[in-house]
Amino acid sequence: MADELPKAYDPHDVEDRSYKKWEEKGYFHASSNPNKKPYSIVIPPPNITGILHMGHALNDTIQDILVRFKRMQDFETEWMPGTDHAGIATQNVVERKLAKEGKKRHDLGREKFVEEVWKWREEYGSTIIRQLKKLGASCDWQRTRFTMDEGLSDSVLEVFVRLYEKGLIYRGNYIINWCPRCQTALSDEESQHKDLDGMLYYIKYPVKGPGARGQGPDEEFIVVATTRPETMLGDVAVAINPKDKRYKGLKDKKVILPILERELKVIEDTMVDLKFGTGALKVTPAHDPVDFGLSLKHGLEQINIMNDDATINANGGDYEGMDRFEAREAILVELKERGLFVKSEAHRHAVGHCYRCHTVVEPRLSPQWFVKMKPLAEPAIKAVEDGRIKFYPERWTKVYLDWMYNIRDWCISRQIWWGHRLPVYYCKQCVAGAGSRGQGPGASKDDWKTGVIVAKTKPEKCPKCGSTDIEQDPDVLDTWFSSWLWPFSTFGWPNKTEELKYFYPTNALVTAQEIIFFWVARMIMAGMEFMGDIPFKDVYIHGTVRDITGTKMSKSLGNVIDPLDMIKKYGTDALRFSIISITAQGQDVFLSEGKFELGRNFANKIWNASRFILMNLKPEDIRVDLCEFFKKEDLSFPDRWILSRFYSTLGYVGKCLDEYKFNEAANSIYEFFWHEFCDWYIEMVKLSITEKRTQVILYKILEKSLRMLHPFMPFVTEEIWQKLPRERSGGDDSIMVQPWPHLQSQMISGDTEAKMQHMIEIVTAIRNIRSVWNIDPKTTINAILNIHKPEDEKILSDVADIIRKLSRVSDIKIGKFPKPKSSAVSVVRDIEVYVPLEGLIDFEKEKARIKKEEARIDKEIASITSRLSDENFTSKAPEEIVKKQSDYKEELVLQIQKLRDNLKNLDK
RNA sequence: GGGCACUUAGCUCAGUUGGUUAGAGCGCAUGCCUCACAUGCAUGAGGUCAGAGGUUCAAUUCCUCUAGUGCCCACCA
Repeated sequence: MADELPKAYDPHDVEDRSYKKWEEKGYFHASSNPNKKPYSIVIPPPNITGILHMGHALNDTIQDILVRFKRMQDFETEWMPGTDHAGIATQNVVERKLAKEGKKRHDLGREKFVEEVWKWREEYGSTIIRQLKKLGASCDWQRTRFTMDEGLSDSVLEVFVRLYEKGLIYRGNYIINWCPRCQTALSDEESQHKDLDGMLYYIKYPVKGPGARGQGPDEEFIVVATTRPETMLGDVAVAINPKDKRYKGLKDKKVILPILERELKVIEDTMVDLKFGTGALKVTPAHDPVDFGLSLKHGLEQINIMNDDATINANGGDYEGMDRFEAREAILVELKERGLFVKSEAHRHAVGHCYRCHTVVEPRLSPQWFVKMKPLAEPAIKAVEDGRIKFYPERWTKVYLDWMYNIRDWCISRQIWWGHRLPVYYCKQCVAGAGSRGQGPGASKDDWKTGVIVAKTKPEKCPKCGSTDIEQDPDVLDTWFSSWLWPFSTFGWPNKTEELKYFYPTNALVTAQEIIFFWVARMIMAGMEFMGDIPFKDVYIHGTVRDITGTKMSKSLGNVIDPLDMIKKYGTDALRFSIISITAQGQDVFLSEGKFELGRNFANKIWNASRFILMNLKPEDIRVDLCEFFKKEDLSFPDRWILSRFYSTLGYVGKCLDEYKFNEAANSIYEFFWHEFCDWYIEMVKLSITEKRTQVILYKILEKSLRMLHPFMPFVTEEIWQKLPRERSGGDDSIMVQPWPHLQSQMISGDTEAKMQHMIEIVTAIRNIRSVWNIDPKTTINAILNIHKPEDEKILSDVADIIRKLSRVSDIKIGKFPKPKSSAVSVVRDIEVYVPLEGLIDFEKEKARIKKEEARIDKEIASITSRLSDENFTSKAPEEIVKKQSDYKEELVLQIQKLRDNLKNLDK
């Protein structure tokens, strides 16, 4: 007898134990092993403020399946984990924590504050990493990286300096997205557009000159339309389209800005839309990107009217100090009082929101640092166009390329304290000497560089003037400016390390679509620029996890299903298997708690089937080589069938995993293991369970199935595998380092599979009769199989006992027999199944049943007949299709004849 | 405004390069505590594959249009 499994399956009992063991044995760690091929993937570094959610559970399960699969295929498998420092998010978290203590970051000062963040990070920043272990993630924890680590920080500085020296980093005064709550600039990607129902306000601006406001009854106005009336405080002009006949002659006049009574120019520009609003555009260069462009073109002043927190500044006259939205209302009131308000109409438009705190973003003129993206994009575009990098599903290729073709410069400076500080230093003396020239794009080309020193470390003195009065730029870099280096900075770049050489380029990147622009595209650009090579070969984009109503799961909506709760309730394997099996490639996932029962039930099934096999296994019988055994032994028909089905499944699973079709892989294993192995094979061989051939096949199929299942359900497979008798001694004692089963194609037989299908249909037919006639399972029945092909007799006689057992028939006759009196009839292909039911049969009921069947077949015959009589079909369709059709028709005709005969003879 | 997906059983979804009788899980009905498993076993009911047109011998599958749903991108103030 082999070891026994406990009767009840308790997932939690096995999880921690196995994980600890794997980790201790060092199975997760990979080194630059020259005798093996590398397979590496890097984790999409989760934000350190984050906790594990279903999106991670899906993402990391997929990666773990890939990694475990490749590891079993004898690759040197590196899965690099880590976290990013999430500048804005983390700073917000720590600021909130300080606020509870009644403190603000400015009370602490920069240095102390950053210390606080580090302290927070020590305490909470690795929560998500610990949670990953609960998922069973087989990451190489020894290499865990953090974007603020010394090595990674060094690569950030290196990259900044290189790009600066190449002329790809510049500082300039441009319109950027400003979050008034976080009080920092954001990149375009960090400003998320959301459609809002707003208003479009029509406002009169008086035209200066005779008849202008206050000058008499015939005062003249120009009406402008705006969604943000408060920005009028920064207006410097009114723009019209030169083709607009309505405003002819207005060009040479001046307009008075109400409230501030500033004189505004009227400018003409073709980019003004004649159809929008009144065709007159108020120009606010410091608070609108379009207007900013106009100001450069027409040489207009740029007036910033807001403070960092989006209150109105001194340029706003009486409105100074007021919040932007209060100011909007107040200005509208004043305009109405003055009779300058015309009307408002509902207007739906997209408004940018901060991706961290969802505050409405304020477009604002501000001096920031940028990366010139076009030159970086070119090689990254090529790498995808020529197929060196492939997206799965393929449609994301287009999304990526469209964005890359239209790429815009990247604002990388952030006005926060947590992050990599810009390696930019200012010589105060040189800056002072340059006066105000350094500011803005209005200055000549390189003026902004005056006094700017870019270096990895703080220079002792200014290389120009020798002054030691040097200050570092207070800004820090966008978090993505470190994340985009992840595939190589984590392997030690800029040092030419052995592991960098061995593992780069990595093989696959698994991530969600939200992050294609933020991260994937930029990593490709960085890889091409700094490594001269792609960072990964395949990009697999999985779907978004949503709740059952289709909304994205988020904490604020309260619709989250916490993966850790599910693990507690159902077990890790159940969570993994469930989420994988319901996620079709690249499709969004709609989750509800009940869906996890699927995986739990499957894990339970695996457990019980294994327990049954172990209870019956004689370890001394199973030590054989399957290939030899297969050749030599006279295996039974079910044995050959289950081997064929196993290897068919194995081949399909391997193919699916190579193509990133995880759900299909999972579902075919489920189907095989449960509905073929358990429901049929195990049931069939209960009769011969003590025989050696059954022992061998049961054991081999179970053991190999466990290996095939391991990437999906690591814990339950490990636990059972540990209890299996060993075929040989020695070697590593864990399923996770066993080889992936070798595909034995010679054991796959379509013919065997078809024959078994036939037998299954016969058993089902008898069961059906039993069920229809409501016959108690304990009541004995007999069956007669009236066969027409002589070869069927041998095949069916060999499995007669099995048919008897599975259909609970006590006596079975196989051969040419007439229909016995009072029997129920079923036709399975060309075989008639008779079940004599003396005294039990209600002839009318049986007739009705047969008639129903007859009608179904009749309909089918009609449709096939019409197809076959169509000359176009017989001449143009492939021969095999035509033959199949006519064979099938013959079979159906035979069936219907038999049914009719039986119908006639029913009472005899 | 541009782009992408989706619409198949009561529900949630699969469906391999067009090819016999379109599948699963859950739910439902009926019968079973059969000595691995009631987190189970058996049997069954349930579908004009969103609608219209086209290509083809053949369309759930390919193309076009329509309707509905969802997502992404976008400087019409």
